[in-house]
Amino acid sequence: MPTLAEVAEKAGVSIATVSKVLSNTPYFTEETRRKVMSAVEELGYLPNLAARALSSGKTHLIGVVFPYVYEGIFTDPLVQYILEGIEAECNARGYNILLSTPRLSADGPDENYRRLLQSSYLDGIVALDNVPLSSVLSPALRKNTPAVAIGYGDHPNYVRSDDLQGSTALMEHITGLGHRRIGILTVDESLHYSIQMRHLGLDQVAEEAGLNYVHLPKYDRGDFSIASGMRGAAALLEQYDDLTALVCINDRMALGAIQQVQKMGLKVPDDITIVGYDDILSSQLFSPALTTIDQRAPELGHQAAQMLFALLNNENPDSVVIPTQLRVRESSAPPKVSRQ
Amino acid sequence: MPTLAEVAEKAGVSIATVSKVLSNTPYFTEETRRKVMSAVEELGYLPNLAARALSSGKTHLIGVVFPYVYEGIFTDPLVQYILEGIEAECNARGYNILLSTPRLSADGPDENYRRLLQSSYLDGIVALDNVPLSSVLSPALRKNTPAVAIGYGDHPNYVRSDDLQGSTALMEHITGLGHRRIGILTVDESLHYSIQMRHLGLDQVAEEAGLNYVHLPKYDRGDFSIASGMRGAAALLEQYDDLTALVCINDRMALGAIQQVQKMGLKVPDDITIVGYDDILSSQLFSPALTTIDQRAPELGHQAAQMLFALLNNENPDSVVIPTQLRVRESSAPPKVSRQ
DNA sequence: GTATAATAGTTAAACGCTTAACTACTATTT
DNA sequence: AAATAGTAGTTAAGCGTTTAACTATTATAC
Repeated sequence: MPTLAEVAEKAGVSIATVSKVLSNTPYFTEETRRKVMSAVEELGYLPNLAARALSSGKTHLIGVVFPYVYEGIFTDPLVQYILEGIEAECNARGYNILLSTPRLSADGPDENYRRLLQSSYLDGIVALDNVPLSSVLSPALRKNTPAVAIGYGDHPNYVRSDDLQGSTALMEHITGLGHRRIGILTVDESLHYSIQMRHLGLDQVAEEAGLNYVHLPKYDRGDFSIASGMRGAAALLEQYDDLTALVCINDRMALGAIQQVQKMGLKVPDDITIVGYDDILSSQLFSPALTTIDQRAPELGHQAAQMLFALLNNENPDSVVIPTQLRVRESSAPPKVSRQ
Repeated sequence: MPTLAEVAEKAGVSIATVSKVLSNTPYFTEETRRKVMSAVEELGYLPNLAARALSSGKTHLIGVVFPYVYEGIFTDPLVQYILEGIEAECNARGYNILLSTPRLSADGPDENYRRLLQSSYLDGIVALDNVPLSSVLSPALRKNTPAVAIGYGDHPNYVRSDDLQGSTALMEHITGLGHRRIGILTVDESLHYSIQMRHLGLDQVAEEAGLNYVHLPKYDRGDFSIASGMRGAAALLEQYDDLTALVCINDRMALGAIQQVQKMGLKVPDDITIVGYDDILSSQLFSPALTTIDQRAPELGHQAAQMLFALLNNENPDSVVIPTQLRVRESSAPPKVSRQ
């Protein structure tokens, strides 16, 4: 690979001149610029990024961090859309993405990840930060690497989906339809801040409707999977056969729940209303189409990346909370018999 | 950030000693090793990767390249699963992933990508290489960067899904059920080698069944999307109302086709058989569940990454072709009236 | 006609690491 | 006793950039 030195020799100037011409420093004659550029052209010179990184401290590399807390992280629709949004921004600005998926434990992210952060390899970081277990951003903060959190992690710059507003809208839709015998299918909330927020929304609306959230039938041993949605629906309906609605913490569990209740001979929404959260592709295709919350995940990625570039630009961007959108489809309807 | 020099000073040895102890070079006393390690510990030393890269030429960075040929690349299930497989391998070996999504045009991938390749930033590359338009790997080959292609691109080291075998199995399933009036929903094959292979398989089986593939009703202006599947099914059935089966080049188009024919008052599979290719999540959930081909995409990623690490190890791995699996579900059945 | 400013380019240090080449001492072989 | 091999560590060059500090020339001001 040609180096600056070779270009300089060919152009008959010094190394520094080549470097400066390439970075558009003023005070060079057109003649010199031309000589340099044609030498660059002829040799096909491209800068060695490692050398540039070492010398300038800038790598043009953005770390995109998705903590690996469960299997199949890249099949998580949230992750997909966020990645999509970040990629678009980075590509437009000539930055590359370093994808990191640290394993998390109670004493923090794994060694490989910590090494990466300290390595001076990353100009900035966008991290999904929703796990109370441990933050992937605190090491970055310590090193003063510009970083944006997506989620509820404790970080000055963040982008969040408004889970409280989303779950509130979802639950209001359910209570508004007249449901009072409501089951909740969810996961252990200690795993996820955003799940905690969703629970909070459900709780508040339930209380407003005169229901005691704590005493609502609940299955909270789900793991986001379709299978766990099936298990949860089976468990709940066995114990409480008068439920008229199941509120699920995500779409996959809702789709599992629908399949399960159909298997049990119930019709959705005629016999029972089922709603989810996320608005994944399958939810629109499924029959009945699922009533759910669209959290506009691509926007999360976009805004996070924009915020990061603002930080790199020494600006002072405001954190963002992105509102969600209720998608009412076929899986929700008023209860057959109101038990108001 | 602490450097080798600071560690060396603290440990009372030379920089070289620290470097060598850390890389497990032989010939040091336990005493020296201990002194070095405790200094490293105390200072929290972590190597500067840029410096290491410049000096040694090794970055521990693997480029994962997905050419951006259509919107929503990360929502492509193939991409997701491949990424998942690669990530698992890389993480296990302490390598990081640099995700690159070059824009492709007839005169090759974009400048940003070429710069990346030449930058000495990547120890190796795994690239999705299925686009005849231009190869993302030829620049890598020129620079002698170890690389593995996933797909049919012209590259010595590759991992492929056996599209020929898959499409053959799919078409044999259809003809075996007795279908003869078969419509094809597909995309422009000049865009994708793997699509060409799938067409070839359909062609061969059609001929064996005494059908002339070229004259089979065809809609080839699809773009993989659900919407284009709907359009295609509508167009085809309007012109040929006696079709008993629709073979779709991917699942999303198949799901669109099913929705369209249902909207037209037809039942699947009673009135018409519809099959897809990919086995995405929605295909199992959809009602009727879709008969399709599982190309075992996670395996593609796994094998590709393993092959790359073998190359980095100076081994001489064999290229791999991964067989697919036919998943017979509810959307296919014998034709109502055989027109044999 | 100087002093000052603007223009045009060079020199050389620095970034933090790896590693070949070297020194120095001890143990073993012949 | 000399030669060889093994052990333990150091010195210093080199990787390819960036950039502060410097030199040299030309234009402008007073």
